[in-house]
Amino acid sequence: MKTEHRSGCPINLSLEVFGDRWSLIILRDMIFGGKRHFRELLNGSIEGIASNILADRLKRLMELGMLTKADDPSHKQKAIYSLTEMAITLVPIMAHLGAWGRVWLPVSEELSIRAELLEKGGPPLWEQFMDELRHDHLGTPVAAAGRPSVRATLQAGYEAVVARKASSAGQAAAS
Amino acid sequence: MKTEHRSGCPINLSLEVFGDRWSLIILRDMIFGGKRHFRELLNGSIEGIASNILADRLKRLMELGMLTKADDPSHKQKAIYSLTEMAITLVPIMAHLGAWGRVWLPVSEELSIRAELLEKGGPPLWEQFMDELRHDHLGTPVAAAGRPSVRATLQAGYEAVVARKASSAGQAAAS
DNA sequence: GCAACCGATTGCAAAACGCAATCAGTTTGA
DNA sequence: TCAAACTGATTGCGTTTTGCAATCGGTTGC
Repeated sequence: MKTEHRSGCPINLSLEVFGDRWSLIILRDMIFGGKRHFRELLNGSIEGIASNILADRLKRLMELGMLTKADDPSHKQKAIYSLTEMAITLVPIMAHLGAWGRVWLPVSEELSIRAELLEKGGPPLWEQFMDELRHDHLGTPVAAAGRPSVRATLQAGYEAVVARKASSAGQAAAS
Repeated sequence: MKTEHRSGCPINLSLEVFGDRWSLIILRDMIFGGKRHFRELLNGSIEGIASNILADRLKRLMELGMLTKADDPSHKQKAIYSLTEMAITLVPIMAHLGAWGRVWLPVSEELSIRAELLEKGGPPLWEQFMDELRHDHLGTPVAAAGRPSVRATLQAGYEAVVARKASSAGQAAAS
């Protein structure tokens, strides 16, 4: 574990945790994509991470206290990666980052719909989502009280965009 | 200019902008430290950036639209770097990043007092600070209406911590 | 049994990084 | 006037990180 820091500045220390090209991508896929296994992360992310980089980052994120690893009871070889509270509290930062990117960068519609919904939901939605993550990753009991899960809402929004795009593409092809 | 992106995901695109060890540090020093010149950034940051890396990142941040460069009228050789609106709107992200780091990482008191004040001030303080930055970097007229500047508040907070630390260190030495 | 899948590991080339020295032009101060 | 200090960089060079492809031993489903 690296214990030497460039400085005690909070922003610098945060950068030392996820100031690289892949760590936050992995956390994004775990948080918003529900990925828990090595292969899911390897094949599931659009950006195409290499397996050695993924293994290195998972190890590093565990050393930093952002992830934990456990055996999957259903498969002797499978490992389940879980978010810690430290990682779950990144949700507001992810939301802001997504909102900023939507304004200033050439985002694609399909991939930014989740960021848009997260932005519109605001802090109350983030809190509910973090509770759902705590339930899934930490085993915390959650009082979701009949509300539709944020995960389902985000997923439905994504599928709506994809369906609309497919529809308009079909129209374009038919004309 | 790099025009090839790994994906159109807002978080990924944001990472492509400042997902490295130095870009955000430079922006931090410009935003919170008021650094505008090459040498200020080179010698002023605690982390100690190398001059070739600094030159490369300044160039890159300009290409990305985060910074602009202008001649300093007072010195034929001096260049003044300015934040664009794109960079100024990073303030809320910086605030969240600092707040997260204060909770989870081994921050030092002197260097995190600004993050703490920013966190306590909340979005209204961030907005005022962004207005001050717009005034300084974009020439926008600002209606600060007698309020003390956020920059002054942050600076005063920092000096108070340093003074208190020096005092207790003196007491320790005298005992 | 055997193909597909599991979480990695290894080898290797390319790119990025970090450091120190250096550059030419500008300003400062004695 | 003239040297020293300072301006924003640039170059060379060795180390580290990255990205890609192939591979590993073990497990599971059929």
